[in-house]
Amino acid sequence: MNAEHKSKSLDGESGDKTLSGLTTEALREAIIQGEIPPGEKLNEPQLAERFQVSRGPLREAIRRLVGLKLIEHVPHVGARVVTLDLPKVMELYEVREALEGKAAALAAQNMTDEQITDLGRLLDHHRVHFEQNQGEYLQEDGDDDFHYKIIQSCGNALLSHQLCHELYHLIRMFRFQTSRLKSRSDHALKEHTQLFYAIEQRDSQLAEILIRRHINRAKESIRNALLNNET
Amino acid sequence: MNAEHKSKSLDGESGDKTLSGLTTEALREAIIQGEIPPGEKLNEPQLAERFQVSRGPLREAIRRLVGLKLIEHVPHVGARVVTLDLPKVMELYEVREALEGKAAALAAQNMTDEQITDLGRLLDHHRVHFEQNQGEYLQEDGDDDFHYKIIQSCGNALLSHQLCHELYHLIRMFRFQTSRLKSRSDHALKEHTQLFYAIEQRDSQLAEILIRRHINRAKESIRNALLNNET
DNA sequence: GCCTTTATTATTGTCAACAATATCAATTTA
DNA sequence: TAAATTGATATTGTTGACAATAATAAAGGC
Repeated sequence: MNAEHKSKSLDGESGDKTLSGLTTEALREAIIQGEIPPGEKLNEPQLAERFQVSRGPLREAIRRLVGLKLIEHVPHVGARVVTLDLPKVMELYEVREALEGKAAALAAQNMTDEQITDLGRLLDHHRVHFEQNQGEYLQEDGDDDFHYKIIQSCGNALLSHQLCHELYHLIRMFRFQTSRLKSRSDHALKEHTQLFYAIEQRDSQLAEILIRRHINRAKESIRNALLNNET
Repeated sequence: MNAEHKSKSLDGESGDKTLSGLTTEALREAIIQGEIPPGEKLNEPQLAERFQVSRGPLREAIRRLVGLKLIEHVPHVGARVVTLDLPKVMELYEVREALEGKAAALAAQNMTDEQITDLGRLLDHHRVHFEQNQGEYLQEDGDDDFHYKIIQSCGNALLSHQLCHELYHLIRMFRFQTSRLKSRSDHALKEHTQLFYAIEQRDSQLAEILIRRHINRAKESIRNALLNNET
């Protein structure tokens, strides 16, 4: 087991020191960061050797990543890393819109005052970074991601799990392979600020509308960028 | 492998004749139908004997059902069937509301005329049953479930998968253990009819609103029923 | 009698070998 | 020469045994 833990463990399994658990994380990161490219067939003996485990825990890790939709498995044929083409990314953003809409609505109802203050502080931090770095939006992973913080505080564990443990890794994978795309820095900060005010005022309908528009705009921006890059 | 295939395979794995696949289905049904009760600790050697497979495929099946949220797994301790208490069911219905709202909106845009005609036929079938059976709503599983049919036709495969392959089994499990609760027969048929018209008219916003209200009412009805049954 | 510590047992996690299936390469046929 | 068939190889699926950990039972101390 020589794989290194490269990022914060975001999947609630940080206590899992079994080989299967550690292999799951290492394989997940290798996929997200493109070390194992999209579409690639997963060869069990090779991967087991790479991660220095036997095929048992490696198979368990693969099964677990099938559950996260990072891997597709065909009986008797084997497992393959998913490919995130434009149609799939569009689907992903549609699901995200629905779930994050609900999450924001619930967050506006359920977040504690302290959590809201924390969120405001994070937003301030992003604003300072934006101003000091020639308009570059600070896109952070995990605990310091604006969306993530809202989702984690929405008060619906199943919803948080769907977004943060199942879809989030797909989003990370997509971000990694499209890191050259310019993000909507100027708009993102404004929209996050609007959203923050809605949550602060406990206006759950407005919070839902705002975040859904925000994600829809991101979706359209991605669509345009990918279509333009294809021509 | 003596387990019998008791219901239509709803999870797109009907071609999976591996022991792991067959065990997954058998174990899933045993959980949904309460043969293995909520909260129960899963004992690998016993279950392997029960399903007449070795522990390997049984462990794979457990992992796969962890991905469907029917089982919770703790490293080194083991796996346990989830319990669906009131708070969790409420969470489940909130997630369902968000996803089915989006699915209905997409269905109103994307369903073919033929699919809409089929949906209307299913609704007629349910209406006839309602009238001939003293107001009892026909609650069917799988392909003949009204909601399921809309979701399957919404045109977003990821969304369909989330609802039909991940959350649907939890809902089935809940329905099974609460089968004595009276369903909202009279209202359900009316609301389904309203929803059908919205989709037929391609009014995606109305479709979303209607199905979200419908699911929210079901959620409140469940809350009341469970709270009354507790007193 | 209750609490703590130690020992035993059972279960979970892993490994390596064998069985089953798909894929690839070589040969044959049209 | 291309397509079909056959055989060999590699990979996936499964099994049973061993290792590691947790749970349970027994022993000791207050």
